[in-house]
Amino acid sequence: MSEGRSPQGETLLFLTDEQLRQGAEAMFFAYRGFTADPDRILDGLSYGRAHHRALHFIQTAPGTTVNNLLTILGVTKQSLNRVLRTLIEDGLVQSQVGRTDKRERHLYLTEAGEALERELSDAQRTRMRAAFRDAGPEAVAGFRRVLEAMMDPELRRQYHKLRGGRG
Amino acid sequence: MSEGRSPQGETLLFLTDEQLRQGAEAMFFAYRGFTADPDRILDGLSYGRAHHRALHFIQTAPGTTVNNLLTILGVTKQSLNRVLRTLIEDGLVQSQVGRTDKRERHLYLTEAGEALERELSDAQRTRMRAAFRDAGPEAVAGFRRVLEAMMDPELRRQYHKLRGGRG
DNA sequence: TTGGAATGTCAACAAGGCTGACTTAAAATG
DNA sequence: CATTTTAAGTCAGCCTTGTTGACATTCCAA
Repeated sequence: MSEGRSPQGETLLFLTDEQLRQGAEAMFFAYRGFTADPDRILDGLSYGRAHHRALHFIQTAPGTTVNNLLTILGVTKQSLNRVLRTLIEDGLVQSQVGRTDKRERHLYLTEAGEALERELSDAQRTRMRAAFRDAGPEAVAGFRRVLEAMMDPELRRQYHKLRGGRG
Repeated sequence: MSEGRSPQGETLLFLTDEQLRQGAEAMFFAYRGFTADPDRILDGLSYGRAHHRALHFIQTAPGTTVNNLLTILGVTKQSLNRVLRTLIEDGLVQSQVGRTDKRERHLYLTEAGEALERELSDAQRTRMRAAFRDAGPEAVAGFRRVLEAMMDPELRRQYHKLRGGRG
């Protein structure tokens, strides 16, 4: 992993401050790459990264309520509402009053919404697919293990909930 | 990796759209965790994440020029200048005219700057250390391999340049 | 029937990106 | 030496996306 040698030997080498600093920088640079492709598409439209996130999670969990989405995205309802309003106005998202609880709004993508979400996700996935292929299956497993361990417990719960039954 | 089975078998399973979507969500949630702890500290002060990034990379590459830092951070000089000005005014960063090229300004952390940088980095590293320990050395290696593959080539170059000679 | 939850909306504000225009100083180049 | 280019800084204005606070509406549930 490195030519350096800690007193504890190989086992703990990856926990030195320098290694952790390197990990932090890798996160920073990789996240830039992670968002670069969809951002480029959104630049042309009148949307931003916040719109992408909303579309993504509505696609992942169709019928989710506004409150649910707030928790997942970690923003205030005012922030989300601004984004959601334009998406609904533009016919990309459909808001449906709940049958059992009429206070709730269930969110769905329209066909146009699905089309844009697919375009954005495809751009993002193309890069991830290449990265996963380059790194190999075992690296990908490690990648996910570390990312999961880095999440806040509450967010980790959300993450697993999203993937329930599918992952 | 999953109970699902693709026609190609185990080898390509991690490249299905669903797996890639899961990877994207892991990135999103993990990045939230990654920034949460320093953000909490910065909330109290009159600084933001942009200040943290500047402090971090000046600490990583002391004496770096403004232009260098611009490239690494990927922002405009106007954006960076706003952040840098307050850090210099507050005595956290020192700007030194270059000896060979007097147009350049070389940036260094003062003692106070190093102290704040350490506080922020420590908070961030605590979480990463725990995550790395939980996931294990092989997972960490995979984590880094995938992140690196996800970077833009230009940023990957920057990333390696930062780590040059230090592992 | 009343309290509280879910949603939506208005207004104001801040951080941190951006562009464009311009200055200064110094280096590089013809 | 004159000119052009480069590095840095600054001013003004704009956008996105986050924040609070206040308030209205609707409706479930005790």
